[in-house]
Amino acid sequence: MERGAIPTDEIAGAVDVQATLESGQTYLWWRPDGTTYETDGASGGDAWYRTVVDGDVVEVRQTDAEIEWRSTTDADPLVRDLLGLRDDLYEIRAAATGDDLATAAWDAYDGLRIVRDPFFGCLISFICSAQMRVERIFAMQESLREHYGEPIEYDGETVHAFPEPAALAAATEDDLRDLKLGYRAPYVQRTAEMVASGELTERDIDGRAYELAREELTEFVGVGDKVADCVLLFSLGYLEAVPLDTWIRSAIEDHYPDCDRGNYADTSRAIRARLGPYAGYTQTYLFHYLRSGGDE
DNA sequence: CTCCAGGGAGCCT
DNA sequence: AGGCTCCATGGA
Repeated sequence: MERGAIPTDEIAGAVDVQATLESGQTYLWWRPDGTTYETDGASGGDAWYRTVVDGDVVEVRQTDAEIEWRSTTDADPLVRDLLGLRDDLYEIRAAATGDDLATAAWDAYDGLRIVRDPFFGCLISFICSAQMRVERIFAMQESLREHYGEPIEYDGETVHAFPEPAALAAATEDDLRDLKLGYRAPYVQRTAEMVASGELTERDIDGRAYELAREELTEFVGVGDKVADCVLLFSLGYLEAVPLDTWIRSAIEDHYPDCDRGNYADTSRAIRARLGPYAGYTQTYLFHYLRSGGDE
C-alpha cells in the first residue's frame, strides 16, 4: 500500500472533502468504516472515503492541512483529478454571477468541488438516480458493486470495484430487478450493453461541444437531458452543465423565474447565462444547500 | 392510506 | 416539439 498527502495550501481555493463527496454529486465513493452519509453527516469531517478506479483502490481523508491518501498505486495525480483539486476555486467563484441565494450556498459550503467520476460508473449511477432518494442511490451502487464488481484484495479485506460494462451487460433485467433497481433495471442493462459493445462510449462524447455532447448522451437508454448533464458535469468536466432536477427547478421558480422557458434546452441556456461560465458549480452548491435545508 | 424522490420511455396530438 | 401516463421501491 502506498501513502501520500497533498498539502491543502497547494490547492487554489478551499477544499472540503466531506462536502465534495457527500453532496449527492457522486455515488462511487463510500466510507469504509461503515458509517453512512446523511445520518452521520456531521461526523464525516475527518472520515476516510474509498473508491476504486481502473482496478486501484483509492482512499482519502482530510486533516487540518492535508488531503491524506492511501492506495494500491501512487494516487497523487488521481486524487487531484477525482476531487477537482485542479480547479481554481478562486477564479470559479469570482466568475459566478448568481443572487443572494447562490452567494449563501457558496458561503455555506466553501471548498465543495466538482468531482470527476469515471465515466461508466457515473453514467450508471445517475441512470439509477431517477425518482430515487440520495440515500438509496448509494445503496443501489453498493449492491451493484457487491454483486457484479471485480474483487480486489486490499489491506486484508476484499474490496469490490464498480462493475465493468460487460458484467452489467451480461446481467438480465430480472437479475437487476432483484437488486431493487425497479424500472431502471432494463435501462442499466441496455446502456451497459451499448458501452460494452462499443456502440456508444465515452470517446464519442468527451470533447464535443457541450450541447452536442448532451444530445449524444441521451442516446443511452435511461438517459435524458438531466442525467446527461450530470454525466457531463460530474464525470467529463463540463463545468457549464446545469442538471435541471427538481431542486434547481424549484430554485428557478422561486429565484430566477424569467429563466423558465418551458423546455429543457432553452431553460438550460437561460440559467447558464444567469449563473456564468461555471454554472454547474453554482448549481451543485445550490443543490447541496437547498437539500440540506439552508434556504429555511 | 397517500405522496414523493437528483426522470425517462412510449405514445399521443 | 409539447403533453400525458406509466414505471419500482421504500420512507415519511
